[in-house]
Amino acid sequence: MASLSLLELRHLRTLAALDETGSVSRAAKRVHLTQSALSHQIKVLQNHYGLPILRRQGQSIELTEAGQHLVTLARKVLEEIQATERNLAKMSEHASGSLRIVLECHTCFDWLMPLMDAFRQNWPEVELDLVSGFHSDPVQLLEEGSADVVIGSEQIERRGVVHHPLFRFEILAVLAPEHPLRAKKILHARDFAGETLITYPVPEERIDLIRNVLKPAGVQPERRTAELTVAILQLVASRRGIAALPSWGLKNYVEHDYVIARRIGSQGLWSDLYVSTLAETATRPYLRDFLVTARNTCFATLDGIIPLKPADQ
Amino acid sequence: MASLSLLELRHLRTLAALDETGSVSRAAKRVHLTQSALSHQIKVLQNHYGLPILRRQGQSIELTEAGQHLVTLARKVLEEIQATERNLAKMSEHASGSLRIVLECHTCFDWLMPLMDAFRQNWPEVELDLVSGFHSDPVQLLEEGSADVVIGSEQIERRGVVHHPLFRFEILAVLAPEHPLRAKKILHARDFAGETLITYPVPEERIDLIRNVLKPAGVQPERRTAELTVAILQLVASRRGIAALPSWGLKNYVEHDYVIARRIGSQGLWSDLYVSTLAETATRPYLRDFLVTARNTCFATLDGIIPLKPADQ
DNA sequence: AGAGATTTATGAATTCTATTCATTAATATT
DNA sequence: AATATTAATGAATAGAATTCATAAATCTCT
Repeated sequence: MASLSLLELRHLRTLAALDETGSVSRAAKRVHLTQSALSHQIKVLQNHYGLPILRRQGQSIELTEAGQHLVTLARKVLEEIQATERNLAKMSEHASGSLRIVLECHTCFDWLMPLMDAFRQNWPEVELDLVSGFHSDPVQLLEEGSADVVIGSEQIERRGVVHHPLFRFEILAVLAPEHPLRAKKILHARDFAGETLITYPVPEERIDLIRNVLKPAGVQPERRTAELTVAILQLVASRRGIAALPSWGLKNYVEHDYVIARRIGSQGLWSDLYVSTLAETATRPYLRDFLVTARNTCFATLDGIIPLKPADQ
Repeated sequence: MASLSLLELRHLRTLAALDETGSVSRAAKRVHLTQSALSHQIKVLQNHYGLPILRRQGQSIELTEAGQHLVTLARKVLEEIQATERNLAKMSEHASGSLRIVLECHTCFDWLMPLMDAFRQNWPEVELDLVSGFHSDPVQLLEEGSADVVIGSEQIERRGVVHHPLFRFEILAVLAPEHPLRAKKILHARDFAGETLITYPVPEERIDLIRNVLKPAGVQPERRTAELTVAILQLVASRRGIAALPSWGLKNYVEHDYVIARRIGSQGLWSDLYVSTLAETATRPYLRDFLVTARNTCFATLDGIIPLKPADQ
């Protein structure tokens, strides 16, 4: 198979990202390159094929017919590659074992469930489990050997433990549509004074809003807890209080005017999500595959999240 | 589609070449890189997947199971890419026109026929033809506009005309199995003295053996001509004389002991094959596709040929 | 309207990495 | 045994992809 083709997988990866994000700069974040790099890549391809691949449509972009062709190719090819890489992974050592997940982030259930289903299909020989209950020191579970991965927002520095960044997300304040604060575009610490805060049943220091915003400002609202995201939203909608939740989980409820969402602070309140494992576990092929598919499904499903660069890249 | 995969198409192209040639150095020639470059590529892949991709088997190599997986992937992916690149090519301008081929090299019929069939399938809108008859100045046909492509062994420097190297091949002397010269491993100019040389019906200066070997040595054997390769071989087998033909066309006949083949001169007599077109024609997408598939099929079908680096690479 | 924020495009500089070069060890050929 | 091939490897190089700096265009919000 002679070349005379300068096409590389890197191009296909950007094409796919371009299609998924609909913008050069968002696509750039997705593939962990600069917007400029992608712009150059596109230019090279367009020159090579003598055809425009994307058209600038006002602020954003639109793929041309040629671009669509390439995206279709990209999808097919990248999927085939992932499939054979999985096969290769299964041929290597440590191809089986257990993946017992501790979920620190309650809202993550939303995307974790379908992910686990997909993973179970691809790795039937791996023992997949969800470790339930609250744990004051989840990383310790790794060290004890009673769990394999922790999904959470903290990078607890402990030797022998590795943190794999997943994405950055925004935490929004959630109010009933009729709430007096609805007039404000942005909520600040003092706005929470006198309100009831509805949270998951976890200690204060695990709640970003309290730890990073309210506590420093000396604001201490009442608290009320609920186990499930829907329960929290129900309480908010029935005007029992305010909640603070990741933006992605709110989309549907906001669109149906069940609740309204507001930014917290002028820059917004952001948090990073990590997958933490023992260094040893990190080398396991099925763990690497889990990470890849986790990123893929999250970027595909969740709106408004920002890719974080994997440590090993 | 996140990365975490360092695999690139370049690797897949190498893998395919490795499988087809069964040796690192031959594969390197095929993809126009050094043996060292491929060795490094392989090393990187092996480290990345933690699996051996090929095993050194004495002098040559053998693909491992992992290697086979990757080769299968490579085949599929590279084919899909070529398909969509063809689609893109058809969307560009100049996607149709004519491809009238002048064949200077008679033996090339062998591989040109199946190639033309394949091409006709892929480019039904291109008028494909074979320009028959002998032409003293084939390149002139290009300039006159009565042909589009010349397949031959000479790089005639003429402005506006481009030569696309295909491959280098060896010309072997062909003898009847009982011929007295059979004892010699290598034939030299003087060995041809007193023999009858059986050739295609073309002028002396078009016959490499005469021009490059016999004439310089002052040897002038008798000549007898035949139109078809089989006819020439038939004459040789029935001891009417000696012929000089490209090695690839001889394989079957030699294996069945119909004739025997001998190297000419200690280094062998080699010739390069070019596809010549007008510079303008060279940019046509269907011409580029023709070149790519020509190289592919030749390398896949013909034994003992050496890849030549395309001018535009 | 105008200021500010965000988007893509582009040329130049830089960094990175794939390839070549030079060499060795191993295997095959004569 | 001598010679020619083949693959592997570390260091040097060349080349190309990416970043940086910037401009032009578009959108948003007072």
